Amino acid sequence: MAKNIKTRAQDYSQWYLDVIKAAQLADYSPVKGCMVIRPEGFAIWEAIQRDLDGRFKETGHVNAYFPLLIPQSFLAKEAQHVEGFAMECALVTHTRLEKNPSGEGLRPAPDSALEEALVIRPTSETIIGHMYSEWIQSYRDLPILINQWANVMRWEMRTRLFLRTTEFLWQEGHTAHETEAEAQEETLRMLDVYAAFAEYALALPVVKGTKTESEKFPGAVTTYCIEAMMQDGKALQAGTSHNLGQNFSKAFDIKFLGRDQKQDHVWTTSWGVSTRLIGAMIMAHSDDEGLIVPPRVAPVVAAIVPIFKTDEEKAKVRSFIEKILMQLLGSEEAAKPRRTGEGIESFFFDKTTHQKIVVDWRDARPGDKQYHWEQRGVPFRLEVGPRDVDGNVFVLKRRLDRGKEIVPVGDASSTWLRTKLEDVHQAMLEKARTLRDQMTSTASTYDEMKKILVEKGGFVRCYFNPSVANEKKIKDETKATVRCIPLDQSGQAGKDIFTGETTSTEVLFALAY
RNA sequence: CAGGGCGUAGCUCAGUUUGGUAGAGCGUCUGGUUUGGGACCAGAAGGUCGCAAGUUCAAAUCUUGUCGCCCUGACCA
Repeated sequence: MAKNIKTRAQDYSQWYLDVIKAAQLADYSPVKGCMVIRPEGFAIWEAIQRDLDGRFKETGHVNAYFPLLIPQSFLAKEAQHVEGFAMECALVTHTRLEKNPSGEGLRPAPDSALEEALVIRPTSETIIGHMYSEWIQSYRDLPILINQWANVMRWEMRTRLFLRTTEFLWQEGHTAHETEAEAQEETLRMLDVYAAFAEYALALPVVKGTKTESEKFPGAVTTYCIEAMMQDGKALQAGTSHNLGQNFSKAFDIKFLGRDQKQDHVWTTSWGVSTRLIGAMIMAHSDDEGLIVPPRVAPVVAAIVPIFKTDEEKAKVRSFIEKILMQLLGSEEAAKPRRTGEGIESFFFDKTTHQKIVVDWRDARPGDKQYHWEQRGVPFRLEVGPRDVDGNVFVLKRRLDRGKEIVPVGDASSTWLRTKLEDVHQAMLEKARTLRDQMTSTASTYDEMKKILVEKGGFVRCYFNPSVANEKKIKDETKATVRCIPLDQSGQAGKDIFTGETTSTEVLFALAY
């Protein structure tokens, strides 16, 4: 058993932090609430970016970049928006430091105070809205379909690695359309992109739905979301897509001349996912031994661990491994190992995804190496020792179920490994689906729901006609919130769990991250 | 912001109740034996006990102040 990781049963929260630490995904920064994303973690983010970015471009979007700093006054232009974000904005107020009169340390130079403070973006609707108002004149300029990969800052009271940090990385898509219907179509299209991506890349099944009035994005007409279920029975919002209506176009005066020769405000959307996805991935899949990375975003798909005692054995094992590499990678790639640290050789298994196979030649004991790659969640380990060379086989160890099998060396090929990775992906998706389904209950009374929330957790599906007041009462009593109104509705009527009145709206309640 | 915990070697922590030479394990370095799931033996290096003030012959330990971090909650992607 892993000696540096608490078990999920012992302390789920500590387990989560231990897994991140053991896999070296992230570290705390000297600034409270901020996170250093280490190479192992960032490589996963890059894989997420690569896949998603392709999907954005596939659906006609282009990337651009808008600045970090936003005039403070911009935030105030949309009433709901300022309400939602004012409490967590970091401000830039000076442009220069100078020596303290006391001689010790520095202070903001008083004469460098900005006339208007600048907000470090918590999200970019305002500045992008401002630019769109300059760029859009006519229906011929529409739609505008822009995405940006950026960092944002929200001064949250309490932070948690990947799930909620003061600064985080994300992508935010911002589109402007001629008609309400087009904007709605775009909002749903991107929700679908997110849901498909979550399943395809992260093996994360999600529930698509809309947010209630009290949970929606400040400034949105409708917020759609994908909700995922974690192993401890808590829900996690994994992505959002907002139909912003004309709220921002009116606030920022984004007008165009329509086909009817009349001025009208554009219809906008925005949508985003963040590094929180890495948190979702960890909590959905990993086990008490550490991280488990879904194959399609795994920076390293297989680690080869040589086993030898003497120099002769090492030479023998090495040439055998070279043979395996030739079969897995082709002769060209197998001939150019890259050094990635003390004694670790790396090769591209897939040049388009930058996924690697590594050979761990470090001067360490085999057991240490096994734990090393296991805790980093690498899908497969290939163990190659003198006995295997003699038998013309190698030992394949699966991270997901920690099982192993003896593989005849002739079987190894690029296709063979791809199939293996695909199997793991399917198994992970299936496992996560089973968990989600098993953690989804239905309740017909409030008492029943409370019982489920306390004893089992997970999603509770029930009839409920959302209202800000009643949601608050339920939250105060149970800590549970309406995660979403699933798009998938039965259409039948039932008794509202809270008021007893008849309603046809079914919702999912859950405790959430 | 409230509640709880913590700050001592690179890391994890003991020592603080009852003041008296700065400790352990892990890691690191040296040598040797080892190596198919976290090795063993021998030796060595390594600390302004978060910071500041106070009490005292004497402070990691007591007092006051202060800074910071983690966990739980309110707030939120």
